[in-house]
This record gives sequence, C-alpha cells and structure tokens, in this order.
Amino acid sequence: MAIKRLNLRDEVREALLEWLTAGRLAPGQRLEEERLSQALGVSRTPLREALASLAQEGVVESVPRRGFRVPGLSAERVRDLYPLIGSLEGLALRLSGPGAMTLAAGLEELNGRLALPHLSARQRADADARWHQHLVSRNPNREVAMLLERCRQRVRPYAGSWARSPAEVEASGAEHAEISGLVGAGRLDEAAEAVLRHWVRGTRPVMAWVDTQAPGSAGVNRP
Amino acid sequence: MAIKRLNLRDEVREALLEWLTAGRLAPGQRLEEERLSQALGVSRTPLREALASLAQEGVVESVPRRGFRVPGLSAERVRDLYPLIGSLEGLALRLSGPGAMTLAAGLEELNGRLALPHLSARQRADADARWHQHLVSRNPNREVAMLLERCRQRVRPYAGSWARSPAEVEASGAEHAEISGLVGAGRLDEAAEAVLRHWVRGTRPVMAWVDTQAPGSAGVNRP
DNA sequence: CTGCTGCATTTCGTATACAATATGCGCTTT
DNA sequence: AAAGCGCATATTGTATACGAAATGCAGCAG
Repeated sequence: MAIKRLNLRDEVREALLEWLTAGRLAPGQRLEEERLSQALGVSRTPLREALASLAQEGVVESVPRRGFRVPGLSAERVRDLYPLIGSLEGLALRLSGPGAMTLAAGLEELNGRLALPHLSARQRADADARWHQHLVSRNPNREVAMLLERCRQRVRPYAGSWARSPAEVEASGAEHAEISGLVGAGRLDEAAEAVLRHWVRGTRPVMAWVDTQAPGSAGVNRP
Repeated sequence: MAIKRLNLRDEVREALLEWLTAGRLAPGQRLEEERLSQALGVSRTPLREALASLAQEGVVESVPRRGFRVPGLSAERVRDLYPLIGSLEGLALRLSGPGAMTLAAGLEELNGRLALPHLSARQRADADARWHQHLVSRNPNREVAMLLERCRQRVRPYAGSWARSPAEVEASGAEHAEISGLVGAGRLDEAAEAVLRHWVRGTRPVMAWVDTQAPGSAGVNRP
C-alpha cells in the first residue's frame, strides 16, 4: 500500500471510529465538540469536518443546534442494515469469481474457532467478523468493499448480542458451514442467497436483544 | 413532512448536489473554495464541512493539499457501481413484499415513454431514472433507499451515454419489460436477478462510452 | 530553443474569535 | 405546591485570520 498522507480531518475520523469500536463512545452519547477536540488534541474545525463526514455516513447523528451524538440502539436500524449487509456480502461473493472456491478451507477453519467453548461473547463476535471478512476477501469491487466496511462499522454496537446464546451460536455456525460448503462447490449464487438468509435470520435475536436493552421502544434518546 | 431546520452545511450540500446534477460542476473540475463560497454566499467553513461529507460519500474527491474536485469519468467506477446499484435495486424490490405487484402497471407505462422516438438522450435518461425510481418506490428499507439515491447521484454523469444508441435503448426497454412482467407475476426473486443482470449488462456500453470520452484510460485527471 | 531554478501568487489547512440558540435553574405567581 | 416565565450559562454554528504548501511564471543557463 502506498504511503498516504492523510489530512487532519481524516486522521480524526479514524480516531473517532476507533473510539467507537472500542466502546469508548457509547450509543446515545452526546459528542461535545470542545471536550472531544481537547481529548484529541486538535481544534474544533477538523473535528467538525470529521463529524460531518461521519454523520453523512450514519455513524453519528447531527441534530441542528444540538450538535452530534452517537446514535442510540435501534431495532429499526438492525432491521434495515442486516439485510443490506447480507445482500452486499452476497454480491461481493458472486463478484469474487471462481477463485472464491479457495476460500472454503479458510472459512471452515475460522468457523471452527467460532464454536470454541471458552470464548467470551466479544471474542465470539470478533471471530464471526473475521469469518465474514474472509468470505468477501476476494471481492474485486472496491465500492462494495468500502460500503461493507462502513455498514459493518454501524452495526458494531449490536455485535456480540447474539453470541451469548449457545443456540444462536450453533445456528450461526451451521449456516456458516452451509455457506462455505456452497462456496467450496463453486455454487456462488446459492451461497449468496444463503448469506442473505443468514443475515436476515440474524436480525431476530439482535432485535430482541435491543428491545431488552433500550427502555421503551425507540432506543436511547436521552443525553 | 415536518419542517426541518437545516444547518448551513446541509443546505450547501444540497446546493452542490443540485449543481452537480445540473452539470454546472463538470467531472474533473477543481472546486476552489474561495470562489465556491462566494458563489454560494457562505463562508469557507460550512462549505468545507459540506465538501468533507460529499467526499466521504464519493461524490467529490479530496486530494490532500490540492483540495476538492469532481471525480473524472472513470470506467472503473462504472464497473463497480453499476452492479452495486443493480444489487441494491434487487434487494429493494425483494423487500417490497407482495405489494410490489401493483407496480407493474406503472412500470409498463413508464417504459412506454422511454421508447418515444422524439426524445433527446437527456430526456431518455430521465425517463429511465423515473422507471428505476418507481421500481423501488415500495421498498420500506430506508437504509437501502438512501444508499440507492447516493449511488444514483454518483453515476449521474454517465447517464444518457447509452441513450444515444437505438440498439441500446431497445435492449434496455426489453429488459424493463421482462422485469415488470416478473414483478407483476409476483416473482420478485427472479425480478431481482433480472434487475442485476440489467445493470451488469448496462455496464458495457457505458464503459465503452467513457473510453471514447476520456483520453487515455484512467479518466479525466487534469485540472 | 529547451529545460531548470527561484520567486511570487494563489489556495489550502488549521486555529481562533464571535454571534446565535438551546438548556437548566431559580424565581415568581396562581 | 405546582407550573410558567426569564435569565445565566454552555454549546453550537459561522466567520475570519494566519501560516504552510503547491502551482505557475519568469528568467537564466545549456
């Protein structure tokens, strides 16, 4: 990869994304510009530019005159984003061409790790993420790849919610096995369909979990 | 629709998008902040925030130390975005549910207009856009809808390139007819597949056209 | 005539300053 | 005592200023 000189705006963007994935910025949290800019060691201008781009992407929300905030947990977002990710992963798989068949071995190995008994929910979610990452690793379409990464970022707060239920873990593992079987056989169209079904089915436990987390039904709305 | 007070950043965003679709900002054009901010009647700060968000989206490019510019025509972008749009439209269609069957009548009528002999390439492209818009008009997934709109925005400069060739217009019309037939029969999965094929096939004439427009092969790269 | 170097100009990137508005608390009034 | 009003404060939204880097041109050398 060529050395890329980032401008400050993009560096701040990356830092904020890291803080978000690390859980340092929690869903529903208000992002006070002065405090954040001091914590990052930059002025408000590049911070606001970064926040504006993240808001366009949906990673943060912008309420006029009330600033930026991390979106609260929302069942609707899961309902909308999970099928979208499933469709994009399916497309990425179909675009991978015959070379995708070589993915099967790695997929099976990663899927094996997913079922290890001693993992925490977080570790299981990470293992799942790696499995899906490997699934699309031969996709040549950069637009699809970037979109996938961004969508994944947005559903990160919901990852691991299903991983606490052994039944869900098992169901997920079985679907992974089915998919990697189809991939290994070169039946990418069917594999893509299975991927979509996998994500659509995964919607349910996560939405149920969101309802238990968020008081009321619309997610965390308070400062 | 509720009254929504936009901040200046979002208003500038909308204005720039309008200028782009109107062709007032041409592919490859450099976006000089001082001039642009004066033309828009705002200061550079909200303009830069708007440009940062548009850059994240891919509507404009940001080259560090050289500012923002409208991306030049690029065959690679068409190759990547067209299948993506096809997949998203297919997903939107499948998510529309049984109510999608009622779309067929409108689709056929719009498709008829596409073939009218006296249209300009621009008008034909607009008619095509309306057809595709109607196709996904019953999709309830807001994430998919927004994504589609943004992708469509990005391929707007390429719209109408195929509309100059009667053979392409006819092929497109035939595919539209096939799709609306499947939609009317409630066979949404097959319709979604046909939509994807439609966009993938559409890639070819557009990429060929790009090559005739852009000297060399990498698109317009000069200031 | 061509290519390179140095300077001037332009334009970006960042920081700071100011104005407008929302929020929270205390006071008054019923 | 509860509810409504108004002020103080804090935070956002916008403008401006300044330093740094890149570009273009002119002049000079080969």
